[in-house]
Amino acid sequence: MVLAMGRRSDHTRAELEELILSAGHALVAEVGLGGFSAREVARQIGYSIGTIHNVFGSSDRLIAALNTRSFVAWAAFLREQLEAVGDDGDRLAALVAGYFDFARQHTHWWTAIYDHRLPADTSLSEADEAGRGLLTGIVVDEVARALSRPVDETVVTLSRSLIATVHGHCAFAIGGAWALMGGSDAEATALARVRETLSAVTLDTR
Amino acid sequence: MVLAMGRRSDHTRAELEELILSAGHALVAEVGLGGFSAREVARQIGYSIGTIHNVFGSSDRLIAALNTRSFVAWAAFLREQLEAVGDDGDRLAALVAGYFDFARQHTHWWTAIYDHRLPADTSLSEADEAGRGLLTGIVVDEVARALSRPVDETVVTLSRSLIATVHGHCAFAIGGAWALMGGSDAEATALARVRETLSAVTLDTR
DNA sequence: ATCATCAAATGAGCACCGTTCAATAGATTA
DNA sequence: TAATCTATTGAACGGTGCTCATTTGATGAT
Repeated sequence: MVLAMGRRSDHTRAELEELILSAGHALVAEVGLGGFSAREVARQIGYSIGTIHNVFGSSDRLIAALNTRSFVAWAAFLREQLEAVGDDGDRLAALVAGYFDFARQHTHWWTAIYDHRLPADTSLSEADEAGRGLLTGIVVDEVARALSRPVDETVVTLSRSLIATVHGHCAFAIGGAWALMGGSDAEATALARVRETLSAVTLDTR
Repeated sequence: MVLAMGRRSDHTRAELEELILSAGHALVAEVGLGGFSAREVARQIGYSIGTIHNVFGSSDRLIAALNTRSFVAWAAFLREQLEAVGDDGDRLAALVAGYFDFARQHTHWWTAIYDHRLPADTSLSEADEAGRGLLTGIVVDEVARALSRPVDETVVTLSRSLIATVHGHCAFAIGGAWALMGGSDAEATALARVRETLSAVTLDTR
């Protein structure tokens, strides 16, 4: 039997990782997490299933890496939106719009992030954690700016909660629960909640 | 070949449905949506795979029915919590605690609700929609009560947003994102947001 | 230049999954 | 009792993720 091919070195390890991530990210965008298959990724890049496992360890870890890639793209998208409105624009509205727009434009990427659960015995790699922190950082900076305050514990605590609030509205909007409950504009409602909270804090600490 | 057994009528159709739902719900509780298998449900109730498909049409529709069952249990749980605090207790706190407690005590049921996506060509049955509406109804009533107002469009709109807010905080808490961002008590934060919003509305319409 | 060593890549094999559908046998009706 | 009906079956099919003995290209030593 002539079965194994041994090391080919068509690509370096780093190139191979990028190849897999790139093809995998495109596949998630196309078919969503439900239709995702590590085998299909292997097929598309012309490597075998075994190679995917060699490089990423498991399908779950590959998906985690793909979701981190989505987070990074999302953070970049938010930065662009903020850049576009400029220093005097409505930066909070841009931030909320950026959250929703990313979810609407890249629904499969977005739902994959929140639908995927790592097995209990697995945890995020440091690279994954770092990538996912970018988004939080952007929001923290904007909240500090909106409150004319330095980035302190209060601002971080508040940002966390505001992200959760916007996320809840966005998750319901994308998942259909918002419409099921008879709602129309989830984004506007989310923005109203954000303004409300920030103005409550402003009153509080004045 | 001696293969098929034909109709046995050990159970009526309704009994069979209940048998499948009951075993399926227990299986989801045990292994989560990721480990769920319609074949395993069939095995546990002593019927064949084919029967599950005869009764529910597809694995996705079975899961939708199981999630509806979770919603109904959740609504009952909330009612108990409200009953327990009584008319003069902190009913809003009970509601938020009930939301979080259900998710914490029945994590697999809770995550299954939000992780599952019906295929694009399938939609919820009317029974499913009704079951899921129970929870909204409970919150609407409590919000009206908190504001000393009748149940009108304003109250419904507000309730929708408050559910989304609490959901966002709970989703992050259960999913680990809250801790990843350095947060500690998501429930307390969610309750603070709810109080804030309700007091803003009270000021507004006075 | 040759050889031994090493590790990257393979893919058949395994145990599972959901879905389909012809065959069957128990219940019902004639 | 016989004919009909239909609930139930489970093999078959095409997929999945994961494992690991095997192979072979590249590397380092002689």
